[in-house]
Amino acid sequence: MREIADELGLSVPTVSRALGGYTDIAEGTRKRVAETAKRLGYAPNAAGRMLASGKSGFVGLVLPVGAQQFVDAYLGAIVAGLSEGFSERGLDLMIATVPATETPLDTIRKLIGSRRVDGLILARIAPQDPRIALLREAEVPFVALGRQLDGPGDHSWLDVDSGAAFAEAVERLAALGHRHIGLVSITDDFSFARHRDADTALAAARLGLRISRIATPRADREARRQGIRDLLTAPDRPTAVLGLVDGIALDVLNIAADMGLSVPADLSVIGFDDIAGSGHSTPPLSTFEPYNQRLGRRAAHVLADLLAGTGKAPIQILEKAEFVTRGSHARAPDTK
Amino acid sequence: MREIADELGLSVPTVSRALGGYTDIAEGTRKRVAETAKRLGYAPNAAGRMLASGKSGFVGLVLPVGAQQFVDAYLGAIVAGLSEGFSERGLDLMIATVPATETPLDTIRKLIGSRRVDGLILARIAPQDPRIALLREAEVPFVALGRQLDGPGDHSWLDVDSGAAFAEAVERLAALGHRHIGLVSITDDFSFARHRDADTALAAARLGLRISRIATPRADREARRQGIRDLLTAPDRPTAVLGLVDGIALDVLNIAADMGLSVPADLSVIGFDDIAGSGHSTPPLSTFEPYNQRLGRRAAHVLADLLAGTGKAPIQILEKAEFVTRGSHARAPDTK
DNA sequence: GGAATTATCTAAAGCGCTTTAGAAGACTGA
DNA sequence: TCAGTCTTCTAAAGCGCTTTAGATAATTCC
Repeated sequence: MREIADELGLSVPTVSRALGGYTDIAEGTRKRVAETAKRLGYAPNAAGRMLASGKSGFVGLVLPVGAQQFVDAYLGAIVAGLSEGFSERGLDLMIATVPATETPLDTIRKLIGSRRVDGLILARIAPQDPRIALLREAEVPFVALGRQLDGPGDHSWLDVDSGAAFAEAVERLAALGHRHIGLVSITDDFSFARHRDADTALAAARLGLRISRIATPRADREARRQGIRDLLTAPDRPTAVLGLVDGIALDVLNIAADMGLSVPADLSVIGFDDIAGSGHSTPPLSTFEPYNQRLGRRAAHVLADLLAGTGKAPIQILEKAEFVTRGSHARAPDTK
Repeated sequence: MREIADELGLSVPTVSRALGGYTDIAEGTRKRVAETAKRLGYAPNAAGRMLASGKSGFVGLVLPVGAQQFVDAYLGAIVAGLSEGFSERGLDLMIATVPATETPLDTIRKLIGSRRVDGLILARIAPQDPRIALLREAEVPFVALGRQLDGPGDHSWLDVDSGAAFAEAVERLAALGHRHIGLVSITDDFSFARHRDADTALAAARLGLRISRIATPRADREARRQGIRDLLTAPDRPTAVLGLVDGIALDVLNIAADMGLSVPADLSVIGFDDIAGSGHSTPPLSTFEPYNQRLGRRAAHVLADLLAGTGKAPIQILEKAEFVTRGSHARAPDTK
């Protein structure tokens, strides 16, 4: 910056103000400064700027690394949306990973303690998420992607109402004559799983259907596949199965094929997420599209508003997932 | 930091040196400082530290976002390894995304211009990668994951010798009596694809086998599937198919099943990467395990050495991928 | 025509830390 | 005992930027 100032015979603060777009700089001067900056390939030193302004221009997303977690269609879509939304608002997204020696809480504490980020996005909210408590206490702006179980709270969050989607799936299946529906869930402590479990049960109760729910740890694919096999070999097996996510629904499809069950004639299968592979399975999977990328982009804007000091009241947005009709669900077999 | 100094009646520099582990601080003082720091929940301000020391403590990985790219088993494993390796060396991994309005080169320029990162990891090297040229000129330490096509260059890189793996696959298939092998490749401009193409062709020529290669854009799954269908319906179809990556090999498995071809009796299929799903396909996919996480960890150490000023000569490491024998390959059908 | 106003710039301070140079006190050795 | 030597600390400077207060010159107003 001094280089620019010397070159043009100006003072450093003048250059700073010119680049900052302040009003008390003559238009001509601004132009010359901007031009010189470009010519010299000037990029403001982040540390200097941070130190003086107290802002880093960065927004953090903390990712527990375990390849398992990282490789994930949901997070992929969310990150794409966040990146898009933040760049529209002049912020940069920084994805920090949690080393094996730390907990996510440690990493968040370090990140905000060292002022490396101005705000945070929280993904995969747990029913009682300690990260929310931490950030509220530290008074760091954040936006949660997902709800806690004990009410909306008074922080900003965005979520997809996947419970409603599962209720809709139950209704659709009921309308097609299904009376007994399987639900393949996970035991892990994620809010979304509990919402889907609960709303599925509620809808089934309302319509007088029977639900057979199985749940296994998210990462233990073999246990889950065995559970699905057991579910489908039971004498009174369900005529339709809901997969908590598409990955699970695709497993169901796969296992059904192995067992000689024809989908959708013998068994209906519905998933959730509309991941890349869902349209290409045999048969193509009927599922729900949650528009996660759009959700990420909106979350970015909400956080940007928070950081800009606009929008004081917490923003809480619940979006609807849309049903994607494909070939994996049909009338119940005995009602043909 | 001033707070700590006041609390203990010391000066700020003393506290800094105590926390920095310098030798000219009495052991007792160091202990008291460390303890007070912990008690007050002190985390050094990153900006202050960066400004004074000129080091950010961050290492960057630039990710083009397009959900497509982000969600990827290879990058997942690499990131996990990098994160592990860097945290062992006291560095933090920062993953920056490239907004849709910028090119990766722009993002890299901003990152290094603003001194936000001390060094960079480059993944998915192109045959003539402009990022390498940029970083070499800017004299920013970096480590490439992958080689360029025109020789080893004089920068540090790590790579898996996947060409050798494909040659090995050809040899294994030749030994099983296969004379005609399909290769499903991609048209995209990645070095690894060209290495695999070339070494497959070389091995086949050496052993007198015939190769039928098809290639489609990486992201266009439908075109690829159609290509595979055409390959397998040709009157003189290959008796074995190599998938450039497991995802492609799984597609081959899937399409073969659709067409009523029995794997491995009628058709052998071999992939590369050993992604999570490979062990659970029908039949389980024979493939190569490249140990990408380990590679990422090593790359992190190489870059850490570079940053520490240790290791001056470029480090260039070529690792071997190991064949994983599973159920998708067998003797050629007419040699039973 | 002189005071008040406006437009445009500069000087100085300071953000939180590290580093270099040096001071103070305690110790050593002849 | 006193110069020399450690050991352990502090003072001061400075990293690159932003911000506040103020200076200068040009303009306007009565």
